[in-house]
Amino acid sequence: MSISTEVKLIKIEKPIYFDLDETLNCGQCFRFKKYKDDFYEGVAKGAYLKIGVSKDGKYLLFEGASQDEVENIWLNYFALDEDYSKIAKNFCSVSPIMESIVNYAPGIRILRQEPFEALCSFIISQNNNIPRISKIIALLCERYGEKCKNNKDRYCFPSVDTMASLSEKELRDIGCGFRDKYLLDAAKKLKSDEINLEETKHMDIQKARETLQKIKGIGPKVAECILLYGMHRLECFPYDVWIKRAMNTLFPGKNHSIFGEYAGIAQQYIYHYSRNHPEIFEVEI
DNA sequence: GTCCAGGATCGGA
DNA sequence: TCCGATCATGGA
Repeated sequence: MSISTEVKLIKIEKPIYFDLDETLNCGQCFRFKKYKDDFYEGVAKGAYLKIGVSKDGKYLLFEGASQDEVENIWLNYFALDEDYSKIAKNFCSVSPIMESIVNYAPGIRILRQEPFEALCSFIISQNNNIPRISKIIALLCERYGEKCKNNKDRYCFPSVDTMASLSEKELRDIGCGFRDKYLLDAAKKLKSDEINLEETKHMDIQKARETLQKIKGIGPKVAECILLYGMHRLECFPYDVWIKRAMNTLFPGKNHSIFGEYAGIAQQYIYHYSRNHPEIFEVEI
């Protein structure tokens, strides 16, 4: 009698406006890594997942996930329930430049990440680079996260209570530098319910921004990232150095209001395009 | 050795 | 209110 090694795959029809590489490598998340055979692996909401695309490009393949997890976690996480075709086309009508920006990576989607993980991730992101942000978060999870329910070799992002119990030294030891105090301040304010992320998620947007900025280490840009990536407030438009340069260069005299209620999605197209076309910012002499 | 990284904070003008 | 120095850390 042999043990079955058959891998269970769940297939879902892949929308046209969705691409794994573009979505997972556009700077919005830090925990999905390329796995062998062109699959990505990652963890969210307590569950581990390997995800890839069929060779004909027609199907998304969910490996290591139950039907229940796909329906209740992953379709939501990858925002596969949203219709991006209309949104993307509207952006294309803004200007020819915007059309080429969207067409460079039309498969980007804004993920629905967990609020606390997004909050910590973007506190860690300040004055930092993406490979190092990813490394710090990976160590946080390995050392202080619970094991995934469906994979005992992978770890969830730490809970608020666990984060609040850590010492500055423990956080320094995983490389988070001066941000240790910021993470502890955040965990403390959430644990005491001085700030409630579920309430913040549904607040008036300006009130939500102000609430998040009560936490040390969260300024305007980080708050905007938390709202966009962790609370799915798609009108939020984080202004980092790349976006500032891109707006000045490509949309002079304009601001993000030209992109309407889904400006945050436009921001992601622009950010990704700018990172991969730095030559557009070279000064002509 | 210097510079930079999906910034925010602090003190002094 | 605004501006510059400073904050850990590692890779280029």
